[in-house]
Amino acid sequence: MPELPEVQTIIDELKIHIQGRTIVHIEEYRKGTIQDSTDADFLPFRIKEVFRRGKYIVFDSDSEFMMIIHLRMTGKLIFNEGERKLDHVRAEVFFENGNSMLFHDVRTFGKIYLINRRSYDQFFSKLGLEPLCEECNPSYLLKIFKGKTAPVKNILLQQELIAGLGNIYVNEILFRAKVLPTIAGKDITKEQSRRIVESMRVILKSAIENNGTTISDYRRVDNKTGNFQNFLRVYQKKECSCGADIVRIKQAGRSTFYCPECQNDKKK
DNA sequence: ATTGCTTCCTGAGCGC
DNA sequence: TGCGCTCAGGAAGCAA
Repeated sequence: MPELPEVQTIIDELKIHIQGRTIVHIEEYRKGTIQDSTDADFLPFRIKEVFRRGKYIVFDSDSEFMMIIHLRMTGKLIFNEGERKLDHVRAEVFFENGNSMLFHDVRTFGKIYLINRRSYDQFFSKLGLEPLCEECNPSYLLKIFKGKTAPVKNILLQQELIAGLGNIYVNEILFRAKVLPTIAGKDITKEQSRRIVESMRVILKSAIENNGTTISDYRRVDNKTGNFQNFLRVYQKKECSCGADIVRIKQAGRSTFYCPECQNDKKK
């Protein structure tokens, strides 16, 4: 499941393949994969730049159009298919040099959006701060936690507040910050929110350096795996390094893992 | 306004 | 071998 570090890794590798390429045709193999809100033919589409916003991959062109991809749970981008034809290819983007990029997605939640540049701001209007930006600091967190009865974990997962965190990294961030995921937002202290920000930055940067976390579905471009799974401390773990059993619960429909010893301020 | 549940989807893993 | 069940979860939509 690609979160910010995985999407960033994919973008860095994408650049090698699409630098200077022009899209001449897009084929949709599964209805609903492509959401086209443009009012004209956007082809040919010369790719000028690729960048990340939250978990979205944005392809900018030198025309009035943009292409945006969200991989959701199981989306992958593949340039070299290899010998055997793949199942679950939902769309294919063809370039002027005869090459193509496959959009592969088993669970079909992923989408390719085609938009006019003038609706860019509107497209991302509900997206929160980038977690690695200057403004995403302890006082911003205190502001979004204020008055909330929802648990801190659920708040950190809300893309309209902070854009890019998913289940794996929120679990890991709260472990490193020594904060219980079940604490209500309103009860998070200044000190705890300082630790959450520090952990968020350290963990995301380290995960990017390690090309993301490959647990089950996430793959880099061309199916390569990431390495950050080797550094996970609580996600899908049974025992903490302190010796305590990791507790597993469900929050907002997703698995939460935490260490009841290390993440409990009141103990010790 | 906030919160929490349901939905979309399919393959993997498990018990029998 | 195969059936039925549960689980994985990002984000939209909806109900309370």
